Amino acid sequence: MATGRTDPERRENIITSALDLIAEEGVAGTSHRKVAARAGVPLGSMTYHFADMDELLREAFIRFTSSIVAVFEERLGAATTPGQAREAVADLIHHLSTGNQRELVLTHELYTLAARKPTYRELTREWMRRSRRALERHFDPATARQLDALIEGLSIHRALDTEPHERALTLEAIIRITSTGSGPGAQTAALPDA
Amino acid sequence: MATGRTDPERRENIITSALDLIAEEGVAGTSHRKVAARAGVPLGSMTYHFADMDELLREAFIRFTSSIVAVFEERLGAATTPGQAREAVADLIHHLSTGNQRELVLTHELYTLAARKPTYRELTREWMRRSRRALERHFDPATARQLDALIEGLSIHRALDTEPHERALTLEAIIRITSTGSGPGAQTAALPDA
DNA sequence: AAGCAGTGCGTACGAACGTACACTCTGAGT
DNA sequence: ACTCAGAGTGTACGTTCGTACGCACTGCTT
Repeated sequence: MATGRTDPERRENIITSALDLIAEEGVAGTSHRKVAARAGVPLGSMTYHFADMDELLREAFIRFTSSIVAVFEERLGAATTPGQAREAVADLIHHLSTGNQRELVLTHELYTLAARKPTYRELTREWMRRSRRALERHFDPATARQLDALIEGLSIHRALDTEPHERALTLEAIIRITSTGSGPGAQTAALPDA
Repeated sequence: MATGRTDPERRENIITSALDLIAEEGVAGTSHRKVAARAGVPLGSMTYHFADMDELLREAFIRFTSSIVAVFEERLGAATTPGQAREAVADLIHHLSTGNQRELVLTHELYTLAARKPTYRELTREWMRRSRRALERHFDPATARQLDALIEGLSIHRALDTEPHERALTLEAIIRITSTGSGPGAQTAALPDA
């Protein structure tokens, strides 16, 4: 047992390159050969470091979700009042749906995998769980759940829109969903015509 | 100019088979050969009826979005009061996120394509536009926009959850997002600590 | 100095793909 | 009866892919 030629960063480099490639060309356009070329490693390295393509993809998406959750927790952790928390959520939505949209693209790629393969579905659930936990620092569980879904929908739709909505509208939606009204269920009964 | 062998349903059959295959194996797992086999047509038929793979996919997704919008419009069209409209929205969300989840899977596949190719992005925008128009029969444009995003997020998250939330929670979220409060923007200014 | 264990790589194989294209066959026109 | 335009198909080509596997090379042990 001995080595020295082993480059401990090589594996990490491959994962980074894989994630970049997925963002650019999608999972469908990602192959061992392309990742290897981008990472500057020989093709043989791929199967040496990763049992198969799936392991590489999994590791790449694990890294991706971790980084997203980290931002999420950091921004929400910095907020100390409900108002600040709402502002932080608006920031997160606009951060996700503006610019190069790398995060959005990768999210869709992951969801597409999750829709079919249990492994990725579990990964996505864990992501959702951690997001909600971060939101529960400021809101009750039911509200956190609804808010998390709203963040998802607003991010996706804003990214797709030709005229992305303004921050004011985002904030308005956040305020509405976090307004608990007269208690859980009470509003339902109070509806005039339901 | 003459024929008789021409089967006018053949093209439609191919599209149907393609959509089924995409739902089962994803765009990545869809090939001319597999679609042909499923539709019971020779491989040569594929390039005869469709210029290339992309045209087939596009047609398949056009059909898909049309069918979704149709359900959307039908259910919302049947509602006559805001309360009924809210109920209809809850139904739509639960319809989408329960059962075989074929619609969800196809939606993700489409979004993934849309994230990278303008053609599909436009298709998705058109879908969004029509959904909002249907919602605007019952809600003001800003609310319709927010509600549309909420539907998206709730459907996705509900489908992913190990314990999908109850209808009551869905309805609660819908009620919150459609409660316009004291006028647009007013709530923002009235926030205690923002 | 010689051996050796094990890391890391080059290459080649078989499968699957999209697509081009030469062809067959039909039935209307004469 | 014969022709022929064009609808529809079978096949083959070139490319790309994942992965298996034999080999080279390194640096420790003796």
